[in-house]
Amino acid sequence: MDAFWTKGYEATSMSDLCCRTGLHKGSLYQAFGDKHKLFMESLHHYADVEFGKAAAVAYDSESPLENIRAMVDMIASEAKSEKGCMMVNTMVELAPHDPEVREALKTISRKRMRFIADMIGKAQQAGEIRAELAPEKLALQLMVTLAGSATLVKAFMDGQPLLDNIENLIDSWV
Amino acid sequence: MDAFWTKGYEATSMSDLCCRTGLHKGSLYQAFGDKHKLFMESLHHYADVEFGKAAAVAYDSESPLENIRAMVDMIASEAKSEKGCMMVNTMVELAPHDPEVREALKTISRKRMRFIADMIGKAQQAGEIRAELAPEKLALQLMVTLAGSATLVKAFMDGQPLLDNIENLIDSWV
DNA sequence: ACTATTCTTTACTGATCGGTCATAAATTAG
DNA sequence: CTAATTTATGACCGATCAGTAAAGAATAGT
Repeated sequence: MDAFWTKGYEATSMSDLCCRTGLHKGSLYQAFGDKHKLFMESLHHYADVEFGKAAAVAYDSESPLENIRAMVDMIASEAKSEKGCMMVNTMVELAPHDPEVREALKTISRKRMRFIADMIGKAQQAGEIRAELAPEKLALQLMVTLAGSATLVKAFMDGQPLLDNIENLIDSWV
Repeated sequence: MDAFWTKGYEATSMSDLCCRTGLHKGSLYQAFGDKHKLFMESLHHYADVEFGKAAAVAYDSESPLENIRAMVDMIASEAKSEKGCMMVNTMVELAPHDPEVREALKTISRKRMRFIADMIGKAQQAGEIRAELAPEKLALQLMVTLAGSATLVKAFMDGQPLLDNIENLIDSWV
């Protein structure tokens, strides 16, 4: 998974995957079928792990808003390395030309967005976020900002201004 | 250029480039040296054209804010196709592993960000954007949002909600 | 202990990759 | 019109690609 995450699909060869996994070529093919299936497996694994980590911190505090902040910090700190976010990387590299990948990304992203919108709704009920803002719109705003941050951090921005920008966004909701 | 834009660097073969350009293999190599140099040339060409188009609409109106909206609409409409934005695509695919590309992207992005910040500053002087917001921060916010939009549009979002989101962002500045 | 079966390893395939180079065509010079 | 020089062409190169299949090692069944 790490190889795909770091280098992307096309740039990762089966030899790379053998080195990373320690397994030999035949074993990989016997276990996964082909490169594409192995990639799909990796993508789903990544999504599950990341969603799990995000959900794990999302109930730490009594305050829904604090939970949102914790979750966003978690995601942002994951994505602030040069590896970025594997979902974002895959959207850019494969989604336009690979229907199976696009469907998977759509499903995963919608799930994550529902989760965020739900948390925002709770924060509104708790009076921590202004109630006149639609949770779905704020969730989209957050997803866009996270995706953009994961992109820009790779090329020309320090992580800190991007993190500040995310904080500012959430602050603007209260 | 179009091939790199659509498919990315690794997924575009020299044969593809021959088909697209009509030129034959040897001619391409004689003219550009190698694939990487040809890509750099394409990237700079893309950046020049896009910046030119953005700058062209940036003085259409008397109102700086209207000019910002026009420019953003222009960028967003370019990037709302499945091709996305070539700069964003390149940041994701190549920037982490290719110092030359990263430097080029950094230079181009900073230039664009200075341009946007400058426009925001003018809009503030004209009283169209709240003056207490730092132009550089707003410019970053906009770049992040544009980059995120160009990513998400490829995988799971219709273009319209993303365009609305961008409009909302600018509205929040006034 | 012996056979049957599963898993592991690696040599191999055809295709395609980026890149080169000798030749052919075209252009220019005299 | 011919010779020299530039430009266009595609056959060709070694390397590497994703993927296969046969041989070898380990495990399980009886």
